[in-house]
Amino acid sequence: MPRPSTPILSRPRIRAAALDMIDREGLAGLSMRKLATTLGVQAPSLYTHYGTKDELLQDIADDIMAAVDVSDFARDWASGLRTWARSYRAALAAHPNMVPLLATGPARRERSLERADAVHGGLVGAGWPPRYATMIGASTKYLVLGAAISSFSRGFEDDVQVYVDRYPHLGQAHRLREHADEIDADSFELALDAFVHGLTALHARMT
Amino acid sequence: MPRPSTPILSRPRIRAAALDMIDREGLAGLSMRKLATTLGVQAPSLYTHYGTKDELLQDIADDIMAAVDVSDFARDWASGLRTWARSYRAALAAHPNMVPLLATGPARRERSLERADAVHGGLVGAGWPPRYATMIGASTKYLVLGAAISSFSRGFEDDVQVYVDRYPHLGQAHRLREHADEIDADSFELALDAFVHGLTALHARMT
DNA sequence: CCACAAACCATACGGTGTTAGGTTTAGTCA
DNA sequence: TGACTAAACCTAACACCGTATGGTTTGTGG
Repeated sequence: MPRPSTPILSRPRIRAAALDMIDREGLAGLSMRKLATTLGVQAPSLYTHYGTKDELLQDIADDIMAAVDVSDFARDWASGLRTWARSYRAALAAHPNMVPLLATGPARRERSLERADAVHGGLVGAGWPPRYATMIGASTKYLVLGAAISSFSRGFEDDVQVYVDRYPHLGQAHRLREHADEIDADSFELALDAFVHGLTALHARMT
Repeated sequence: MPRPSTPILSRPRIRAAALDMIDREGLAGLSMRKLATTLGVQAPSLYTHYGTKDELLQDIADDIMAAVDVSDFARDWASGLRTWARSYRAALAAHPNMVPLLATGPARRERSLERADAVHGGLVGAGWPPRYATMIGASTKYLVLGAAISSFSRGFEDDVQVYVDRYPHLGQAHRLREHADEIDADSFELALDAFVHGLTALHARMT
């Protein structure tokens, strides 16, 4: 069946199917052959649309990162930082299996630089020295990526019960799993809050 | 050459060679066959000593994490937190290519729980409510992992020059690369400082 | 001294991403 | 309208991967 009347594949359709497969079966669960099969096609056909598996993955990463919101830097730097961090985290949390790739990868140039520029500009515009703006941007990213990757790599504490009496301070650890998402969210908010508070104090000292 | 007089392989020797290969060629650059070749052996022979590639990697991860220092919680919670965070980060920075695995993986039970217990116990002992101790531990880990994985995934801003005039606030970005390590270190210190400061204020408010 | 277990080997299975080259169809331009 | 090109699929195959199987030799404990 070479060259069908109406095309079976398209980049968006491939992306959607791939992301769906990743969400359901994990990053390692995506193979070009399996993906092709779910699309009713043979594996090499995919290479008509994407030159490489990695190119496909980066494109998906771009899609996900599009939800990150840097608009609040127009208000004030602290709001901007909070909104950026939260929407960033939310974007990652929406597709946990993509987090290792999103955290690791170079991120695509165009959009990602646009955002970096907005963050940096917002901070500098609020009176932060450029060097600090850079560091604050980096630090915030650390927090978001760390939070995302930590919650991604959870799911090993199933049998913590065993260690309860050996490690007394972890006695409640077996409850962690049930409330994991909640604790993650709260921890992130605590960290963000403490961080922004610390920065606010520093900002006051500097101006 | 079956069964040599003196064994060629041993778990430590395999680990050392594997880590070396990872350090030099990246995580994806390690294959059982290549590893075997550098050890002067055929690939399946490795399976006499390690049942699985993953088992080998986890063992290497354990080695690396052994350098993390939680002893300063004996002094006070803030010192403990700082020393923990710094030594943790240093351990990851020593083997950047292992970071994705270290950040993602479950970490081995025994040692890792020991450390978690020390952290949690140190914080609770200093008057933090258990719930906060959990969140602070988690947040600190976020910061460390985020910092490690961010600096790992650098090395894409080679051609940022192109965007200089399009994104005015990033005009200095091309200098980022030269000072990348320094900026990373400073950003981490800034974040840790702001975070601990914020926590100290909270701690004062709570007691 | 003999049996057994340990440590190596060669071979092979099922998977991966990807390339090469073929075939049919859709769209373009004379 | 008809020829040509380029796009979108195909089959086959390459070079890798982790690992299972089963064989052979050698050191070691009874």
